[in-house]
Amino acid sequence: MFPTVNEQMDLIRSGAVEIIPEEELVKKIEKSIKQNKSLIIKLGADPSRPDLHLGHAVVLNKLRQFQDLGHIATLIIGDFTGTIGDPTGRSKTRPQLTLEEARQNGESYLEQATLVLSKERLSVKYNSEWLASMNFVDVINLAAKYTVAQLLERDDFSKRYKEGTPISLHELLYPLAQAMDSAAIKSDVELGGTDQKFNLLVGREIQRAYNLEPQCILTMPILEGTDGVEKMSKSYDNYIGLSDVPDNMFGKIMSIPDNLITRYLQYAAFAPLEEVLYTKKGLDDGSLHPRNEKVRLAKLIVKKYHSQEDADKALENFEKIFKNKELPNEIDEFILENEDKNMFIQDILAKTNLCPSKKEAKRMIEQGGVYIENQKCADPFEKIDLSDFKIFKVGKRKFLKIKIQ
RNA sequence: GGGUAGGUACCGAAGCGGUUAAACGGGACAGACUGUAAAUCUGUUAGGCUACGCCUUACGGAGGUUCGAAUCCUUCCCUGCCCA
Repeated sequence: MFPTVNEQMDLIRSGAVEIIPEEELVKKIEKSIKQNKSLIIKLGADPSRPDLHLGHAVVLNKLRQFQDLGHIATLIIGDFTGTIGDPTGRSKTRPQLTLEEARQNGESYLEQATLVLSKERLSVKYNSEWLASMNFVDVINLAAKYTVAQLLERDDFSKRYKEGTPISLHELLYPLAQAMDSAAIKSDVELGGTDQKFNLLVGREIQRAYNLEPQCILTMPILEGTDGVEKMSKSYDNYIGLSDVPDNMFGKIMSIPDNLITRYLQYAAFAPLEEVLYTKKGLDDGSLHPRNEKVRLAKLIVKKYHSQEDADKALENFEKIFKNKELPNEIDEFILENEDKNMFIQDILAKTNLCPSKKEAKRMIEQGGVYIENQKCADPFEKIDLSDFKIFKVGKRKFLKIKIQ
């Protein structure tokens, strides 16, 4: 039924940063084979940010591997923790959600996650199920199981503490809430990025405190965003969304720095290790060209989340627009209704949302970033006949056919 | 409860009565270049106005002093640190 221990461990280890403790995981797997019982593999999902990107996919893919090995993936949607939000208001990355919103986001999360995960052997739980019913006594009891010193071991807590940046009390409780999830579902393994290591370890402690067998933890690397420096994250706006349209996904991948190619190949495209090493060697000794490798990478990833056809088309469009400076094959149409036929160009740009404001539109024109029917536009106050569709190009990659009716 | 330091644009951070829509850095955007939406270089980075000038908002909130305030005063809110 299950692959052998060694086969399982080989796959599990690949790409993982740490498995803590590895011997314990081996034992769990042995036991699982002997009893013919799947392990429960936990992954926490944060519903405050419903848009998944390639960074999330690193861990999701590892979870998928566990599924393929016959284990059960349990996705915990943090709907309850999402409602607590961040009362200091300092961080916009954690908006306060209602339970309703958190659930909706959870749905959307799930939809995207199943681009990577199999729908078989997938269990989804909302943590409000057990957290919402805890009363103050329960919380106190939970809190009593952990110390301040232990919590301050966490990097960002101790850093903020030393720097004197605020730490709200509830933030300290977050790791405990997350750990409760592990206790509630009796997880055998919890996955997360390396930045989650602390939280994952707290899960072990809390499970132990509730007389449960502690989970093993497995951490995956944090994927850098398109800037090549910061971790991929929506708040840095350096992310490649799993549901980005093919052209965008392709373009964004082409914009990563060259030195990130092999890393993306391994963690975003999940290419086999031999292929990764081969590419790395080729890039290092110059026998492979970075641009070509990036194109290959981009196609692989677009294919994974869309299709081969989309990948081919995306490449075609990319070459057209950026290499040959031509227009893309398909351009969206926009019909302005009941508008003055003598609008200034800057007004048209603002009206169609090609630019956020008229000022911005004016600037864009003055900087030479606006073309109409391949004709550079020099005057923001020019008037133009739009009784038929005309193709607007704004900046590097915004195209729109506009007509006034 | 007492003391003290702060809250500035997307972020970090200057300015401490007027040429300050606010230095500088990052980010973002545009242009040139290119192997790409890489790198590098240059520029732009509140909104509105048939406009190379005018108007409206903006320096935690609300008032006040002044011809004039992000800069001074009052008060409120928020945060750090120290003492209790």
